[in-house]
Amino acid sequence: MRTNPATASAAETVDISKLSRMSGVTSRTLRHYDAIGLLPPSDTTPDGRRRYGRDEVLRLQHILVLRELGTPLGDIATIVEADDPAVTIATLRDHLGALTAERDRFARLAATVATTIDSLERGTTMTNEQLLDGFEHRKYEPEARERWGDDAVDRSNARWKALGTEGQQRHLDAHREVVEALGAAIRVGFAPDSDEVQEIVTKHHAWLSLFWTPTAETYRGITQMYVDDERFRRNYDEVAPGAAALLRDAADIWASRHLS
Amino acid sequence: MRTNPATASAAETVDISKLSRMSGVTSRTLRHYDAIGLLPPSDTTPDGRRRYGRDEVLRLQHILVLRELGTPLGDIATIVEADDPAVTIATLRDHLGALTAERDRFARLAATVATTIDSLERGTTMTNEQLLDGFEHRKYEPEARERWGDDAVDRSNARWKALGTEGQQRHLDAHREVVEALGAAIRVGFAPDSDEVQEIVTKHHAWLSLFWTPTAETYRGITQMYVDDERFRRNYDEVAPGAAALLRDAADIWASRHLS
DNA sequence: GTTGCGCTTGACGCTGCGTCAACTTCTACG
DNA sequence: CGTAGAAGTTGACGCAGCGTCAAGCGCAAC
Repeated sequence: MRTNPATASAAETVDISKLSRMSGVTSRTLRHYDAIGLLPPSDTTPDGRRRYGRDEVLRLQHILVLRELGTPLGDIATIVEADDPAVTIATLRDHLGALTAERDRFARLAATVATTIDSLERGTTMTNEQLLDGFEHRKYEPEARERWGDDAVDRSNARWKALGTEGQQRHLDAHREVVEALGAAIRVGFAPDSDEVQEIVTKHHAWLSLFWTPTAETYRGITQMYVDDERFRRNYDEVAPGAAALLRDAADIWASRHLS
Repeated sequence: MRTNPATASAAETVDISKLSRMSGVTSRTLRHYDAIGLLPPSDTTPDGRRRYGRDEVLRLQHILVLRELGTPLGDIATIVEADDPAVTIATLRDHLGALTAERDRFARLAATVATTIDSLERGTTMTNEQLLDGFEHRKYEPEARERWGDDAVDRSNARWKALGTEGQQRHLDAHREVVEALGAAIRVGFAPDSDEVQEIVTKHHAWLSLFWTPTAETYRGITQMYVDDERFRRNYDEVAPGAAALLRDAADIWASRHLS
């Protein structure tokens, strides 16, 4: 046909770099697959070079299809060894749960990180007009210094300034998400110790933690202040009456569980 | 202030198991964080036991918030060392790209695996009424034997039988997805070598590979047959005229790129 | 002869800890 | 007061899937 008999065996096999180029995997990967017994070469030349025949190419195709699905190499070995659809099915089913869990996990992480970044970074193109709205900062500095000491206030201030005026605005927006969630929780009637509300507190604490890490004591203190201080309370209760109190109660429980 | 001088250092510090319980991470993890310099204890007792003070608890809170976001420990170290919002933002931005990519990857994998499993496994509750529709199998066995040899046909048959009649039906359904995608590609006017169509071929090949691994030669052969043989062609062209030809042309290109 | 490409076999690195193993120290109990 | 048990300590290996040197060999072109 296209190969003469004398060179047939050579023509029918490919070397590692050819197979690498054909398949798109590195030669290192092919050696690895040899090392773990997943894909031994069909033959080796006298000087030790790997030669892969047609069967090996097919086997590699099969391996790569499964690898594309995220199947661990050990499972792939099971499947291609067994060469049995029932085994394939069972193995894939096991694997699907892990895949969807990972997908959901990364989706949540990406959403959270995006929100966080957004609140920190997007603001650099905005005006500082509305800095007086929402969760203002410098306004309450004197009280804060009394409550939590100069050190904490100074560090918090430094971070705050580093944000730029617009970044600060975005930070306020992120906070608003928490407030909205609190309002929704009130309307639905969730209790402070419900999973839903505790989840909101987790977000509130995480949000706060990116700039200033509260202790159990100071976290309880600041949420209590949200209730006591009219200027803060408005920011919460304007969404739903009792939001500040709900946050305080929930934060108290949350702090016991996570900060003490 | 609130602690007497004599017991201040002891009262203000916690041991590793206490911190472990407080934070929810294992003591091994805390030792690891010490080992890599991420969270050294504030002090060690004369007999070498780790003691963590208030600052370390706060630092751990910060670390865990970031770890929840999936941030690598190295990046976390950068952030908590710098203690600078600008660094936090830049690091998180870098990380977001990786997170969304991972999310998308797992989403695609999960969808593909789900479809695959579905086509293989869900069918065990169905009738075999419609076995004559779609992509039938045994019907073309004589030709297949001629074209690709008895071995391949026997192995393929074995796998096919192992599916059960209903599993077979589901396999046909999975194939229909490919056909629909081909029809859509035709209506939009994609070329055989376009990324979109090549992607469809990738799926078609993967679908085929789970039961029978084609070579470049046989893959070209079978897609050519989809065009030549009226009984096969109908399955493709009923969705959109020219679908079988498009698949053949695209598969030819695909085979050159991936199978030769 | 020598240069250089492409192959070979080790062997370590990476991520984030889990999991022994061997040992010390503190506390409780009889 | 001796001893067992709980809890701490420091190594050190294991894991998944290769990437990445490092050192060396064979073969072909100049």
